[in-house]
Amino acid sequence: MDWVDPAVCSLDYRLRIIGRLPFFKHLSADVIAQINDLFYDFDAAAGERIYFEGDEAEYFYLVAMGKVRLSCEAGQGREALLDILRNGEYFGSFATFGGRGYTEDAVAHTDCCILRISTADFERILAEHPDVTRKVLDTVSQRLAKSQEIVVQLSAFSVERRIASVLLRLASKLGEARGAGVLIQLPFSRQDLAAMTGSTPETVSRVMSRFAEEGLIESGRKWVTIANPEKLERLADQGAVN
Amino acid sequence: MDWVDPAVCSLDYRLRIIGRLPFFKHLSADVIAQINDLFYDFDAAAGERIYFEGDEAEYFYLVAMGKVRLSCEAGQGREALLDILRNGEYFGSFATFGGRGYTEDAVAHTDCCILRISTADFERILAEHPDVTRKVLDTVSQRLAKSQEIVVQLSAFSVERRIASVLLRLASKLGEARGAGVLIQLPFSRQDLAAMTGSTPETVSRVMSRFAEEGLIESGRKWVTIANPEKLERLADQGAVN
DNA sequence: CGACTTTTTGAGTCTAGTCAAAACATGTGG
DNA sequence: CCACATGTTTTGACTAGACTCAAAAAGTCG
Repeated sequence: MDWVDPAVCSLDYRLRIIGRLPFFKHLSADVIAQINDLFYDFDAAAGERIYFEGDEAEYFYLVAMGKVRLSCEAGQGREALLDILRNGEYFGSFATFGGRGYTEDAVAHTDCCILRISTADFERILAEHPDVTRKVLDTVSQRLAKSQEIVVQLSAFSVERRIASVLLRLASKLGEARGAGVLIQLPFSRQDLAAMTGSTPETVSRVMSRFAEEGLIESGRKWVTIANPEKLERLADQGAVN
Repeated sequence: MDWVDPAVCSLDYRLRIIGRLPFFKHLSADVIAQINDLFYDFDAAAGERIYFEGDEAEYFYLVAMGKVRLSCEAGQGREALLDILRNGEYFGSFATFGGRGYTEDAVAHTDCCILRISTADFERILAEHPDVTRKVLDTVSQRLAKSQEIVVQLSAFSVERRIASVLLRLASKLGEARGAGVLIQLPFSRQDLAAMTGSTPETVSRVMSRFAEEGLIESGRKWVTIANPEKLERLADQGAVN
């Protein structure tokens, strides 16, 4: 595949990506190099499936380049979009650790370059480096905390508040400062935002138009800028701009 | 406090509860005994607060006797009920591992006897026993998987399906076989069920009356029997009994 | 410039929430 | 043991927020 710059998955780049993982970054360069040897890289075109929910969890993955969607089929044509991972983030089911198959679908959201390590090799690393296990535990715990936060929002917030929260979450994760505001520039359709908030594209569009009228955001086809983060934050936290 | 049978937190009972934890049960009796020395027990009357969301996470807890509610304040008088733990279950923030404070409120749901270990001591155990760390990772991963499942349900299921799912979840966790069905016998108000499903007591009542009419369940003040688990399961999975 | 996709807008409907009252339990003290 | 006070559950009527379906508008790309 020639759409990925070959430099992207160069040894150097791989070492950098792997060495920056929160649970590896304390390791020495040569240990990182050993670990690197256990990773294989492959490309995935936008829309390509990496694995399905329920498949036996054979690999642990690492996004080297591009964006990966984690989602769940929810029946009746509905999909819940759990997260969109970028560059340097990892996936492939920590659920492995719980013993069962993958707990979500993973799909390349853009053209991607992905690193992968077998569950067995990863287990071996954990067994040899207790400190790594300890740090993996931290990151999984953090994900659990985030997931619970989303549970709370979905069970008690209005669509408006949920959309405000998602925009803020995306901004803090993927945003670039732009004057007073924050720009989120990504292939995010209204459809995607709907699947992240448990809503519909039409409702997302309406709510975002309202936000735009109130000067909270500006938005276009595949981008959003949060013009007034403070106000939006108040809306997300209290359900009113007051 | 005299409402708890003193035998309950006897040394013997403590050792049994601690020794049955998924991440300790492989340890030898004398290691368990050492660990036991690090736990302190205390009683909590129904309704008593164990900790608040955001408090600095100083302890890891273990339910010896009784039931503990984990919930989050969601603003505007709403509460999200994350889980009700029983006998042998643990809480007190794995979020510790992520570094921050408790991520939810913990309240005694019935009169309880609770064991507690300081975060520092628990960390010491993890440092000394890598195999324990590994197993804790498993259990946290499993919780993450469950939490994600709930996210999916909240974002894409109707109230009816959510209530069906919660009843089944409670049944598999707390139910006792009763003829063809399963009896859930607990101080669960409609209010609680509403807080677990992101709904309201009135709606829960209406939906459950409908379930009862259709012969799926029978229910009374503080109990529910699932008369027809298969049908209820179909409803939860596909959104229709058909 | 067209063909296509995504977004917006509009109208109508329905699910689930709100508010209020009645029915039902449960526990207490006379 | 009954009457009453309290709390929970059910029912009813009404409302509103969000969904559905449909069409128009606005970008995007070859």
